Formats: sequence, structure tokens, C-alpha cells
Amino acid sequence: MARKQITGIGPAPRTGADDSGCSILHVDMDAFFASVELLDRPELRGRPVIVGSLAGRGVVLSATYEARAFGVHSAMPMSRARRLCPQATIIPPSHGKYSEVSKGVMEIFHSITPLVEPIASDEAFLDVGGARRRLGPPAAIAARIRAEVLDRYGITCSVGVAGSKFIAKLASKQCKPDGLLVVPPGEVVAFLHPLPVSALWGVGERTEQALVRLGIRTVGDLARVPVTTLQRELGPAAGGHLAALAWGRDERRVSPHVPDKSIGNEETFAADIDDPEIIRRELLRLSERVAARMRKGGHVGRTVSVKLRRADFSTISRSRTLPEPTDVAQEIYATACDLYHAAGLERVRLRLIGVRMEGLMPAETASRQLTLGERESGWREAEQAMDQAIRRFGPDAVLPASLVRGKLDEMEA
DNA sequence: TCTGGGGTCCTGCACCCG
DNA sequence: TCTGCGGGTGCAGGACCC
Repeated sequence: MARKQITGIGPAPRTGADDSGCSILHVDMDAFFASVELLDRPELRGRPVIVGSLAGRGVVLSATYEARAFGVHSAMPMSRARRLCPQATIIPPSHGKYSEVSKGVMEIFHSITPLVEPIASDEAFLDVGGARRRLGPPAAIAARIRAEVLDRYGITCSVGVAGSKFIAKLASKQCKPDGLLVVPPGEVVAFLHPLPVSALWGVGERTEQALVRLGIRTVGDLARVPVTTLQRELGPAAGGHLAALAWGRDERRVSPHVPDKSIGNEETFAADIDDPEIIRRELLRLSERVAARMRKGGHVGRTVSVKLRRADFSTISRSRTLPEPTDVAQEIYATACDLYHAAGLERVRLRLIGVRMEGLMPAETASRQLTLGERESGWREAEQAMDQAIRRFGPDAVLPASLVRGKLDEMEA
């Protein structure tokens, strides 16, 4: 999903360019969540529609191009979006529906090539180098994908075709919505240099400000700055990275299987909370969710990380590495509680808490000390039994006692 | 204006160890 | 024995992405 707002005008989209040397496609669904919602609400076509939560603190998840014309964009606070476009129809998100369509779209990609790297539910990179003989040149394959997605799901997508992932991604962004743009290797610099620096992957608000202070506004400006200057200003990694991107150099391959590095869940409260009992109950709920996801994915992890966001939006994180990797919620929860206590925020109003497991590895390769394994086996077996019950009877089938107490409190209130 | 939730990656610092 | 140094690791925070 295109979230970054790029201002500035690039070259006009081209579809008939020479696509030899361009085997990377970036496919990006147009206003994906909103487009899926319009399938069920065709009467809203051509009107401003925003997908986002109606209640509490929320941001815009997706907006039709009619809503974007009023300045609404993804990640904008809903309160602001409503002010900018009061006539918009607001639809609460239905993630299950988007996953279904996403799965189908990914299947279309896989029918073209096994080299598909999903980046999000609505976009992916494809390496179609091996599909040329069967399906024709990359631009023709891109056109075929666009037609098939429209035919099967009634929604449009934009496709960038280039010799690298980075340029393909920029190309799809430039031709949105419902477009196709080929950037041949010989035209990369001419395509790239007029763009604003914010178009580059890795340049967010802060980095853009830093670059503007140096008088760098376009990618062309950036390309003319010595790499040592960029590294001094932005750090060795970011400086080197941007210097390469400014000349279109991007060697990354399309990788179909990128292993997970961490799994976490976080929650923003409807109102700020300073009651340690409630916070601990939420830590348990989040630990349960994280552990269940880890077991489902066959992961164990070594580092427990807790995120605490105060009412003023300042955020701290605390982490601890365990002697042995785990996927047991009770262990994650106990560590999370320790970290929360040690942070000294037990009487501080919090708006968000999160629990994350890092240092993931496949459960079957994780060696476990016998004594620890014996101590935990009761919990692991209990939690695996919970997993089974939940799969059979639904998410509320089994809950830890303290979460049941919490639910009863809510019902009584 | 008031900021979700899922992530990755980088940097700087502290500490340990050889 | 003490000190300096460099590498590895853990931790905290921040920027960035979708």
C-alpha cells in the first residue's frame, strides 16, 4: 500500500518503452482496502470513501482517490480526515475480507512466476525473467496481471517494470492509479533525478529535513553530493545506501522466502490507563497472542521486548534476553511484567503497550536445556491444548483466569 | 492535528572477554 | 599485574516502511 506521500512531478508514464533488461515487476493495488469495500458497496463508486475506525483513536487505513483529492491520506488521524472531508463515507475495516482478496491476487502472481516477494497484503515484487519465453516480454506480463486482477476481482492495480526492485517500486508509484510504467536501464537516471529526495526508500520526514538543510531537494541534487558527506550527515549505512539509490544502484534480488525476525502485538487503549493491574492483564493478553502466533508459525524466540507509550506519546522500550528460547506465553508474560515493573512506569498514564519476541528461530532447531524443558513442559502442553480448543471453538473458548476476571469486570461495568 | 499496528534496520552505548 | 584495544553481544531508542 502506498503510504509515503511524494510531492513533485516525475516524467509522464510510459508503457511502450523498451523493456529488455527489465525483469522486475512491482505490483501495487490501488487504494486496496477502499477498493475491496466498494465491491460490496458499488453505489459509493466515484465518491469519497475512507476506511478507518469510527470510534476511539484511529488513523486512515485507506481512502479512495476522490477522498485523497481533499487531502486525505493513509496514516492520517481519522479526526483530521473527517474535518478535511466531512462528506466522506467512513467504513470500518474488515481485515478478513482484504486477506481473502490478497490471497487470490497473490495466487495470480504465483501463476506467472514462483519468484514472488510479498511486501504487504496489497503489493509484491515479481521476477519474471524466467517467464519471458512462456508469456512474452515483461511489459506484456504486467499488462496481463493487471487485466487478470481486474477481471477476477474488479479492482485495479499499478505495475512498475524495471531492472531493479527500487526503480520498479518508484515506477508503480509514479503511474498510480491504474497505470503501467516501464523504466528501461538506460533511462533510469533521467527518470530518477527530477524526483524529490523523499521518493527514495529510506528517506522519511527526518531524513528529508536533514537533506533540505544541506540544500538537497531532488534525487539529482543528492547524486551530486560526495558519499562521504552523506555518510557524515546521515551515518555510514544510510549515507552509502542513499548514494547508491540516487544513481539507481540496487542489487537486491526478489526473495520469495524472507524469514520472520520478530513477532509482536501492541494495543492502544481507548483512554489512557495508569492502573498496574489492568496493564498487567493487558500484558498477559498480548503475551498469549504473541505466543500463539509463534507456535502457529513454528517459532521460538529469545528476547522479550516491551513497549510502553506514555500519554504524551513519548515511548520507551525495555528488553531482556532469556537463557533459552521460548514460545510459552507464561514465560513471556512473566518477563514482560518484570520489564514493566523495572521501567518504573507503574503509576504513569499509558496510551499503548506492546509485547514483542525477537531473535526468532525454528522451534525444531532450538536446543533446550533438559531441566528448563521439564519445568516448562506443563505450560507448553497446556498452551498447545488451548491452541487446539481455540481452533475448534473460537478465540474465547479458553482464557487464563485473570483474563476471564477482566471480562467479567467489563460485563459488570 | 494528534498521531494504529505490524514490522525491519541502524546507531550508540555499556559491558565482557581475550 | 595493569592497561589499552578490538570484537561480540545486549540493550535502548529512533527512523522508516506498509
